[in-house]
Amino acid sequence: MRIASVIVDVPARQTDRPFDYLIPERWEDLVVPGMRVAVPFGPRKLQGFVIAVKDTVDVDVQKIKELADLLDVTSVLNEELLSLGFWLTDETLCFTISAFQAMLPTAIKASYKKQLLLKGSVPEEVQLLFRGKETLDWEELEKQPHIYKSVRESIAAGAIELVYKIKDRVQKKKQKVIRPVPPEEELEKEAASLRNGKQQDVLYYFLENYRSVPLKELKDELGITDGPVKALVKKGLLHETYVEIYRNPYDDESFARTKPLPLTEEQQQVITPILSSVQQNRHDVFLMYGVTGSGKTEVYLQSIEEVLKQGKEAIVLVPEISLTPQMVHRFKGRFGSQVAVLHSALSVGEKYDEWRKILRKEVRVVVGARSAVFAPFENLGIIIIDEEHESSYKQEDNPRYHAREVAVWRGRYHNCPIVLGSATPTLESFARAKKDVYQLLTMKKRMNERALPAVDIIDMREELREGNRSMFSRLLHEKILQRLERGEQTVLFLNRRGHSTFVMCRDCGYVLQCPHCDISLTYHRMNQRLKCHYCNYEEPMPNECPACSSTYIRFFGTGTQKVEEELTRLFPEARVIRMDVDTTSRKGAHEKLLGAFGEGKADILLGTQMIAKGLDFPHVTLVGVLTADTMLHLPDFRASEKTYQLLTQVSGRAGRHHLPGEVVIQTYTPEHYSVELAKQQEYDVFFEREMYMRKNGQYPPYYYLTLVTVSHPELLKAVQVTEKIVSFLRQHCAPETIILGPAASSIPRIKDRYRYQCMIKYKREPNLKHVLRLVNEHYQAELGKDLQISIDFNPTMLM
DNA sequence: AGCACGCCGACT
DNA sequence: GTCGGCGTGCTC
Repeated sequence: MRIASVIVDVPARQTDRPFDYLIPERWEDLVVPGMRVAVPFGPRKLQGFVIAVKDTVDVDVQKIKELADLLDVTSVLNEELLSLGFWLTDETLCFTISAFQAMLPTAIKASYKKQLLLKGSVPEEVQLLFRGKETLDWEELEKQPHIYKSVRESIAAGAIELVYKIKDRVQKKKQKVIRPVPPEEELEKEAASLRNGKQQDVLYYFLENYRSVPLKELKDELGITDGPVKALVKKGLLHETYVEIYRNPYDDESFARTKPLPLTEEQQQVITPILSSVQQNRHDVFLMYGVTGSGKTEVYLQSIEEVLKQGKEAIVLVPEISLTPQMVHRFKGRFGSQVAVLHSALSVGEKYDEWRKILRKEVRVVVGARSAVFAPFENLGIIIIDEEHESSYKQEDNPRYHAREVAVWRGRYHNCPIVLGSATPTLESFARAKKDVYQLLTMKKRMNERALPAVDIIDMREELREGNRSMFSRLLHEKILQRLERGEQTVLFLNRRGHSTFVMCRDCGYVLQCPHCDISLTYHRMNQRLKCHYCNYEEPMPNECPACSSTYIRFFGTGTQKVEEELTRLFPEARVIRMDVDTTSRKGAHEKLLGAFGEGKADILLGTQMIAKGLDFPHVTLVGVLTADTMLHLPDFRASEKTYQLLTQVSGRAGRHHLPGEVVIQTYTPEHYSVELAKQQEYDVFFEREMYMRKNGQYPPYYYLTLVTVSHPELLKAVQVTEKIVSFLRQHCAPETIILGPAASSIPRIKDRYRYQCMIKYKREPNLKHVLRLVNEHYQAELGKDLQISIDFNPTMLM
């Protein structure tokens, strides 16, 4: 008797454990760990993952049911990924099923469908519902609630069966192919016996190309419809089958192949230890600290080349790949069709196909965003994380993992190096490098000895004092004019974080807020409505203040739209491209806008965060930062670090080619060290300075943080539970550990649930995970589903 | 998460 | 008496 231990697709505390199923004899040799199966679970049928195959059961054998179906031919989670999944579960306190699903493409996630199957005689009204068919979707029945009862009776009587269908979200893409059936001589005879016509054309085509041909190709080639082909299939002369094909988001042909470039002395010094680590199968973690334009990518490329030479595979993580088509170009250019790309802008189906290429070992390099760190390679030779400091490497919902930590785990498993690259490393990583936990590799020189752009910092308070109320300083205004005259391009960067386009009454100061979340509503010009970013609540923009009936109610905040208006007012002749959530939500919009700018179809590119990275346009000679310090004042201990990173990165966009670049940074706090040091590009000084602040504030990297957020529809309950958790933690943590709270979360209410939090700061707390797991289980049992406890280790957002 | 089971109030 | 409200507990 063989038993499969299965994790079922129910993300809930009570079902977060394996369930045993009997493997029917006919499948005994087929079921392997990591395979998806369909299992009966209570009255339902669900998807599940086999985690082990064994001979004994822990529960009463009477209770054991059989597997209902096998959903894969081979396993989708190999041994490594299974144990990585368990590690993730443990590390982030998520459900095992959530960890498994995070490692796989969404296409593979099951969608469930309930269907009624007609088996016997039923009342006429029910019969009618089936409209002569054998099956009926459950949703159809729900539209007719009055028949519900008699359907239930029919189910009880066995005249109707209730079946649960499990489907993948996306089907494999199939293509119809046609092949000739008889041998060539016979086919020739058949062709000759036909009278002249389309069918004869088809057969002659196959005589010339005696092989399988996609139907589409056949139709295009001969200029026919499928009529004649179908007729020949019917006669038995041709055979039609379906073969699986890949959606191909990138046309590999279009990438001109590149050769390795000669390395500079610095690059050579940096790559040597990486190559020896690759050759000797050592698990080293390298922090490659290289200023913008120092040629990090070429080092990545040549390291990967060595990895491929060793017969191994490589993963490259990039922050948000759709923003850097240039990056895809460089990898596809060097390694051609050996590269799979896992783009966030790809459709679910396209991602699925790229992932299957990896599974089938048809590619050996993956370039992708965060989740690409789970690429199912079995012989990994290196993992590279570009722009290591990017916050998008941390997943913000369960499992709350950081791609860096996963990469290190996999590196240890495969005995291969990890390379973290950045011009502005996180303090955590740089501190680890200084303590020799990571190996520091430094590149200080820009390629071709290009000078850093000249940076001007403008004090906007000064501007205001001197009567300039515009959002453009006089210097920036003047420099934009210059560029327009010279036909050069400008990039304007609006740091929108911390700003929101909220609506306020200018008479009484009333701010419109979401009725379900304690947060201001955001004005959307598109449809003249107010929207909540957290729960999608919407209402029309009022004409008068709900509090004092004044008509002087306006939206505030500097959105990109508002800047665009001012730009067109100040520079009516300038052609402006605006990039923000509104203009880039459509698929491919990013590439289109950037492409247009690159071709010189606009003079000014205006955008938020999303334009800060990876842009490389030769004609950009001016970069303007409209508001450098908006996020400096957010309640976030990383505010200075983020400001420094952002300013450095934005400045790096100017003058990357022959033309010299200039940068204008507008700010209300020019004296702040993160602004000043970004101007001078003094990372080391910034690091020391910021480390000092962190030490004083008892923040990372001196302390670890864990954030526990409790939410409940009743304010009092939320506070009480948080209070209890705090005192429980105080009892079970080391005396040096600091436990803050209960405090209202920075957004105290979302979707009618009150949120309270508790922050744990600690240096060493080996038991913390266990203690928090107890907390979670205890309160879940006590208060049920009204209560939610979310635990975030090393949170990046303190909200 | 679903879904059944079960125990109470408002109706033909 | 019964229909249906949702609190409770289980799913191999």
